[in-house]
Amino acid sequence: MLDLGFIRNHPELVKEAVRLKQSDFDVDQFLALDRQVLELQHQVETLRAEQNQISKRIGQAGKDKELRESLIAQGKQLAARLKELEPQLEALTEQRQQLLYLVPQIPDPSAPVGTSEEDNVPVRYWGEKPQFDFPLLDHYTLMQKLDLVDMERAAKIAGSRSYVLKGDAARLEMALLHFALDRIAAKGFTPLIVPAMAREFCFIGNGQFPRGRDQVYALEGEDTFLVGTAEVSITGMFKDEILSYEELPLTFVGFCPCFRKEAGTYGKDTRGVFRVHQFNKVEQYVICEASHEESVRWHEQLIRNAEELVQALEIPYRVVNVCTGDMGDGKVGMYDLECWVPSEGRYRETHSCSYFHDWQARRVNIRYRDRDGKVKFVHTLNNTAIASPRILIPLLENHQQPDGSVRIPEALRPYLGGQEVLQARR
RNA sequence: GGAGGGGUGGCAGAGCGGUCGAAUGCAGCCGUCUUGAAAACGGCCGGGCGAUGAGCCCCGGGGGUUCGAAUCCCCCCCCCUCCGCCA
Repeated sequence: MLDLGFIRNHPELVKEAVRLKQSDFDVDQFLALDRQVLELQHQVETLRAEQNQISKRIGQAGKDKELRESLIAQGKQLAARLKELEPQLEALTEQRQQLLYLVPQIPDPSAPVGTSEEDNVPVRYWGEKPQFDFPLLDHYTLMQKLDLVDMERAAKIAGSRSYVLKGDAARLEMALLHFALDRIAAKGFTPLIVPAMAREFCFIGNGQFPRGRDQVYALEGEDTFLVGTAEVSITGMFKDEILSYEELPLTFVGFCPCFRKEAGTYGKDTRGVFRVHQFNKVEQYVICEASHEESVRWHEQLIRNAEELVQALEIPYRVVNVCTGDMGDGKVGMYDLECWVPSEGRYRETHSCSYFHDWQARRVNIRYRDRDGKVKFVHTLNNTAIASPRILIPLLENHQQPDGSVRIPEALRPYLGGQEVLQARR
């Protein structure tokens, strides 16, 4: 969400953002509505001022019956008039608010301009792609051979895009999550395990609603929904709070199960566990002071943190600077970390690192008092630490060996009781 | 799920339906005094819209009664205590 005043004063900048983000937001229509609201608001406030005056005088009138009655009569008139106008004002204001939620954030000038992920710009590569002198297997085949997954029975209980992780895969996933949580916590981030179900305001807050509502599972008969990322819950944690600059930055590494409908992806990534309805994720989250430099510093830090994890897992990857058309409404800038998937011969997204300036903070009303005592909206950022089972894909494929086993990277072994390879059970 | 109690400014805690955006205490800020600090004293001290003005709005959220609601009524949410259920 952008500041109303900013939109009024810089409509051209907003229009440019709309174009860059490929949004359909109509700035002129919005401003016209805004003028209507202002006009009506002025009328209503004038009436209320009169009403307040009269009420006050009624209170002061004491035993003067005649005066009282004439004032009460006037008050009644004003009340009647207000009863007409107030609902109108309320409706218009609500309409404006709903539109306000759709205004895109202004992307940073450093973000590549583009319309789809084709236009994302690689900024660096790490690791050497493995050369296989044997027929390489894709992750799903590997998992089947090693008896790590049961898709048929998963479908039986939960339908498509479900999975049962089995045997060493179950242990591996726990190990990965634990590993990621530990490593990021060691950097001073506070570990959190947050609710996977959250109220609507949390989703409005992080920007999931209203636009991505169709991707979210609603719980029947309740005002709660299943989160698609811990980001939603963590954003909601600080709703309506005014923090002190002294407690900033707040850095968290949060875990929770994540749920996504994946509506509109039928037929896409159907093999294996790449795109599933439920997964587990450890997420990095930062709340910092409202400074662009500070945001950018943390953005770089978060992506480096993720890179360290992937490096420790010995998976080749690249980082791409996500283009304006692919980054989503709320973001100022975004990196994706993409891991090398040998069976597909391409890099696939496993991590997503974004900064929002105060776009999210405005939506949930998270503020802080700066050194001068001024109240400002905070800046928020987030990045994946580890999302599983997706990370299993590059992990298993890159480390597969000629005999069909999979080497476990050293960094993970302490979490697996020292185990060095995944092998088919005899 | 059942019974009871409660949600007011950073915290604590008042608040007969009118002069309450709200007493008081603590914390915080500024000043006086002091070599300095503490104490004492004086002042300031919630947030939003708006131009640092006028005015308007906010006492968990939403409705209602009333000329007028923090105060009365209804619904919901959350917290606490007890009971039930339960990993």
